[in-house]
Amino acid sequence: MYERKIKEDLDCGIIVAMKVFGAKWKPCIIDAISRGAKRPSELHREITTTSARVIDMQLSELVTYGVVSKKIHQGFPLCVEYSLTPLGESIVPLLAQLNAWGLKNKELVKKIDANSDNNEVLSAGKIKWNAASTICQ
Amino acid sequence: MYERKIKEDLDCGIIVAMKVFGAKWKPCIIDAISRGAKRPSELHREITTTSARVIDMQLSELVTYGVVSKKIHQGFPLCVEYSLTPLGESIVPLLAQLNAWGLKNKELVKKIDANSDNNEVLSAGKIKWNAASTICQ
DNA sequence: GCCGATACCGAAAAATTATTCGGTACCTGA
DNA sequence: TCAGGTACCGAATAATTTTTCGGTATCGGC
Repeated sequence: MYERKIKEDLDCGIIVAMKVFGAKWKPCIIDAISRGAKRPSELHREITTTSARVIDMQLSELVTYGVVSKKIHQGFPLCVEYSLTPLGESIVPLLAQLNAWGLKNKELVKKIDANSDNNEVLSAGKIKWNAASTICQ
Repeated sequence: MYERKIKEDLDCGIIVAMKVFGAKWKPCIIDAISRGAKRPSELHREITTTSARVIDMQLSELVTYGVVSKKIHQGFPLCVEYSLTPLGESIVPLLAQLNAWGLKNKELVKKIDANSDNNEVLSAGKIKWNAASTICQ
């Protein structure tokens, strides 16, 4: 018999950070806005690797968490603009660092991914009593 | 009719970074190892908010990506030690920053979470033509 | 009233991740 | 050979996130 329901520890900073901007496309959205894309239609055009719906949804979560703010311009044509709040701005440098790390190591990651496609799981965790990883003594 | 299968852009540094250490418990594991927990049993004792199986699995992925290395000490009792590789070490400062950001803003996040529990979704994204967020002009 | 432009949303389905449960393997000493 | 300690794994299931598809709503003209 199962029980339990997630249990997130909101006193762990990393979990908090991930919750706020750790979703699949949120970093991209924050980045795009920080680079000047303001309107939904612009964002949809910039980020083509996912659907408009996804962007809308994650955008509204970002608004909820106060990372971006939304301005509605009455008039014609209907126009909405998003921009980073101070909280959102404070995320940009972190994103830049994550990005830098990823760029530096992407070739490695690609190579590893390619490998595990061929050789099944490669079982990097199993103790193999012959030919193991690094057996001491 | 659906089609498609994920499409990840491994040229985006952020996506690469998230792929390598963005899972729910990987940051905790990396952190725990960096603070000196070496053996699986120690990790299981340190990280109590998830099961041993999860730790084992994510640990072996970390090994696959070369973030941590594994040493098997033959002898009694059976003993295994994990430690961070240089690649793993390079992640620690990033984690520290994410953590710092999260700690700084956790109260805010908690408050927002509490709110959306009460007031349903709060619809932070919907255009409400009366009482909207920030209507210009 | 209907159209095109812009922005948004609901619900179902698919993909992905996280968890649980129930084992297997190795070693040593009783 | 069996128990006790340590480390690991496979397969089912649950939970969560991402995607798709098919609408709705406002505005200003035609």
